[in-house]
Amino acid sequence: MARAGLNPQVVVRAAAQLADEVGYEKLTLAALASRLGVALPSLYKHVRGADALAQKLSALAIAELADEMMTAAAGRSGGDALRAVAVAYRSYARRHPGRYPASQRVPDPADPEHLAAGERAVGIAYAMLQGYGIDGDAAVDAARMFRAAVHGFVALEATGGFGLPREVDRSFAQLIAALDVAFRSWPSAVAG
Amino acid sequence: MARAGLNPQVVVRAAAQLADEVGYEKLTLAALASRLGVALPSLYKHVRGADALAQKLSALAIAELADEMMTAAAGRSGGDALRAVAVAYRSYARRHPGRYPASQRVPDPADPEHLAAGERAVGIAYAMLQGYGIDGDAAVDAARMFRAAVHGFVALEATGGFGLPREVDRSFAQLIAALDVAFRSWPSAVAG
DNA sequence: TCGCTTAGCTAATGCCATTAGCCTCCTGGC
DNA sequence: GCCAGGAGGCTAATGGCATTAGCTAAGCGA
Repeated sequence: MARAGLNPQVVVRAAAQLADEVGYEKLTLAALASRLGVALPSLYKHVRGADALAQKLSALAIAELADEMMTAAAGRSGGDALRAVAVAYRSYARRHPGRYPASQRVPDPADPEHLAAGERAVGIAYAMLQGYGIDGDAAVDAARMFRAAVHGFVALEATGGFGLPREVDRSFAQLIAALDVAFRSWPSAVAG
Repeated sequence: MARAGLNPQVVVRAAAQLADEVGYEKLTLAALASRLGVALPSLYKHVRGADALAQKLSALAIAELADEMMTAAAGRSGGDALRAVAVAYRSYARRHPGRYPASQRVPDPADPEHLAAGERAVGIAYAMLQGYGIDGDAAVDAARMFRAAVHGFVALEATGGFGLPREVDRSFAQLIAALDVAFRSWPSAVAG
């Protein structure tokens, strides 16, 4: 009965890796325990249960995603920043097909780090929009547009909602270009 | 042991209603059987299993959604059509919080009606874009942009990813306006 | 060194999906 | 009008997963 040396962090990281391998919906405590070489109930010494694990995984993923978005945005503004952040977002979703869906879970209000990571991601969008001269209420709308378009795209791509893979890159580039057009004329769009 | 009078259509319709009530992820054969007043295994006389039920539910939902989009688009073009179709799409997703996620499942290639319904929905988008003078490869990209933005928005809205409900209507109107701007200048966006 | 906390374990429970096999109702052909 | 068979119910059994309870041993600290 040698100790396996687990702790909450190790468990969550293993869950993230396993989710990326088998898919978020197939991430199961049983599979995770098997991967870690322990019996299933042993996991309860480190996480409260399946739901709590999903919550912690969400916090991990959104923090990673925010970090990569921030790195992409660094030193860029306007259309450059838009493109870099959007590409980084999609790249994360593609490299981490299990973590990404996890990140979309609504943050646990009782987890300050989770909330902070979420706000960090939103903050990057606001900063990016600032470069287009968009702020205040308009920035709320524009940030939601950005999130919706990019999340929608990667979600549809992940579920195979699109056709040939080759063309998807071009479509994403067009989406970025279209967002750029929309953001550059955002104030006039308000009148529409 | 009076016959319950079930058939595949009745079962799928009941599943749709139940999904809207309890949520797609909580739609379970056990709950459905209970709702229909039969024992769980009895459902297997009408559907092959949980996965097949999800598939049939997806076909039902995408057909309904396509119908509502088509009705909204009828007699409209350009920005009017865009707005009407987008509003109809979101309206369907909000009125049918269980059916809508089901509709996002990738169609069963062996189900011609399912495929047809999916293509009908995409066709509406193409027709709408025709009103902007967008066709060919550009229409593929623009249709994906439309789908991504609208799906992303309603998905984030459904999971509570946004803040106060009041402001969400305004954000959606802005999203439609932004799409209108993007589509009106789509050819120039290609260069970007 | 001794004791206590803690990280493992096994056992038991309950829910769900699925399959097998039975029984009865209804219908259709004679 | 009957009876044969298909179809639509059922119960029972199996297996996977999550969760809880309670036991045991490892390792740390006094």
